[in-house]
Amino acid sequence: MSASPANPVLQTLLGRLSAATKLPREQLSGMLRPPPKAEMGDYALPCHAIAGPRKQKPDQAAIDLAAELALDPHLKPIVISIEPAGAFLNFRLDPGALCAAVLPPLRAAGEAYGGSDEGAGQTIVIDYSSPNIAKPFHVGHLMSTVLGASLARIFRALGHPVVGVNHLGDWGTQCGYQFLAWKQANPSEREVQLAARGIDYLVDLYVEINRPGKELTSLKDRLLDKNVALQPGERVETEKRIAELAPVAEEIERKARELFRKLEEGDPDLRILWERFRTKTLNVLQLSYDRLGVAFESTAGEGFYEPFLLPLIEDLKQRGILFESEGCWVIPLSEPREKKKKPPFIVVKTDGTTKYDTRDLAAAIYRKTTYDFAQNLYVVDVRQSLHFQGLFKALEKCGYEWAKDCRHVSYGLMQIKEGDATLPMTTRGGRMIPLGELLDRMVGIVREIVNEKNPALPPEQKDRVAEAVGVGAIIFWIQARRRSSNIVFDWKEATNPDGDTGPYVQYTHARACSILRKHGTYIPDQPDLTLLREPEEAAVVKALDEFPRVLRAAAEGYEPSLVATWLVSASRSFNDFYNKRQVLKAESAALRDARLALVDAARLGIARGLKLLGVTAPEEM
RNA sequence: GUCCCCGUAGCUCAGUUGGAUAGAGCGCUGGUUUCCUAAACCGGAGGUCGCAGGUUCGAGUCCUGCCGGGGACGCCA
Repeated sequence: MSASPANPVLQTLLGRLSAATKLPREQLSGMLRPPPKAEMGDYALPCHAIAGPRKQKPDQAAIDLAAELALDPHLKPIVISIEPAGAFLNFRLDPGALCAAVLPPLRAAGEAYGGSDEGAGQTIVIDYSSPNIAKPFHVGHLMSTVLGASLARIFRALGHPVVGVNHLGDWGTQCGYQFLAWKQANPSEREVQLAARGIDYLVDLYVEINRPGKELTSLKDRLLDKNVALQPGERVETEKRIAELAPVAEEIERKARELFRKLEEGDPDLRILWERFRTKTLNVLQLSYDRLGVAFESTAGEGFYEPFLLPLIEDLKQRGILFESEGCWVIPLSEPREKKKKPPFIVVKTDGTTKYDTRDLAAAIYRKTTYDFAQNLYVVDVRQSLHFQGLFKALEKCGYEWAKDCRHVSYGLMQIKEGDATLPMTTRGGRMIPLGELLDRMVGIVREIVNEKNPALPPEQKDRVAEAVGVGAIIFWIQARRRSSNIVFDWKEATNPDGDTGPYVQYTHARACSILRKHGTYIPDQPDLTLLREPEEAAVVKALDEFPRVLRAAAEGYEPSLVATWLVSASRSFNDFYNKRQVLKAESAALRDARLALVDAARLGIARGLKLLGVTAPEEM
């Protein structure tokens, strides 16, 4: 998977280096890198590893190797200079040769640039987005949705069959609460409300039924929190309120659990109600998915696996994998001699119902048997890393050798900056911002920028641009840093048109498109690319040439941010070129044609990168 | 208490399997438009890479310890 593709010029260079040093091409390919400063050359080879076998000091090895390579006739047409610099050997490639080697295949590949079929036959299952049923789709689900969708596109670009699964949280005790609230509502009133307000009504019901429980927890927390100094009277009041609430909350919980148990047992009325809520939710979610450009191959949620649970539990019991512990049926995860005790994997709770652990176990097995995946990925935030460790360990204990192919692709938490405050987006406390609200607000801000920057654009096109840039800004922002870091979403920064942002890259793309549009007529298929000799031209070509390697690294590390980082640096190279060199008014028609080909390639490469991240690339903005 | 992640410029972050004098953007500041979109480009100021040891020709990168921030830790999902 790590065979890094290289252009013909680089291939030749690597081949000759391999012949001269007797080192394998792959090793040299890993060693060859851009020097710290562009003035030093295009590529640098550290000679420490080469010096050893030659029984030389690295500095001397660099000098000798330079002299040796200078005589190589194969290198003459493609290399301008080979200079030893201390322990390093710096190569300057012929810019024309480089451009002529890189641009034609890139333009021929077009939309498929950087891709391959190396993943053919290796199916990747990606579990992502996975919101809960009858709850609003909020910002917390955005990270998983955006990252998962990008990974799906990246793996597809490399030829992997991909199954994107939206593992809906549509099963569990929460369903019981939902049913209870519904049953307690006025029968005619609730139908009217559901028809009129849809999912919003379900959310209200859920919040209402949970109110006593929520209040109880927060009061208890307050009593226990050493940081909160309570007045003596306040303490008594709080305890009194807790005494009032406790029985109410317990009664609600008891009933809710009972209803969920009935659902699991197959109660037909509850199944119908469940299906109604589920469909209602999916329809609303689809609006958000459409805006984000996300589509799933499967929406098999937790409820989907219900029929598999009992047989699975029976099977595990028979095979002696399940043990009784504190009234639950569990898969123990600690080794007998281990001192540090890991919590077990709970398959059946004391009340006889299953947990999400049980459903995850069944889902993993289902995915293996149905899709025969090479990799099974879970794009879920970092707080669940222990859960997934447990899940994978449990699969191992069940004897599935493919447990090693399962991976938790975790990411940090997201917070939102509002003025001077930074709001956490945990379920408790922080207000959850509905996704639609976030997107609308961004689009609104961008719409004003469009008005200011490009007032001549027709109104309906302004709307399209605002949608593409506003939504794109959020999607790009999320993916512009490594997964592991906690993200602080800053409205001002994300919409700032200056900076390392989605709008910056989109603007670069629009500029490239603009040149081609102004040129109008066709771009010659085979311009003389050896005319491209300026450093700014070579810089753009080198950036474009890196893309295939970036794509592979992004797939291997499950790290779409590599694509985002690449986009920014490629855009910077292009903008530098744009500012310094004229295309349409180039010194000669032949040079103009060559530069047009360069612009065309840059346009394709940038659009390709943006598309992989789920960001649309408007041709005008 | 145990385990996981993070700590790089005032802020947000890059930094390739260890390689040359640690890089961007924002913000601050100076400049570039008779020229293809100035949502751009070029320059300046700004650093004890959390701290201390260790490994080696070489450490922001690997190891150990400590400090600081975040997260998780059996019947919620």
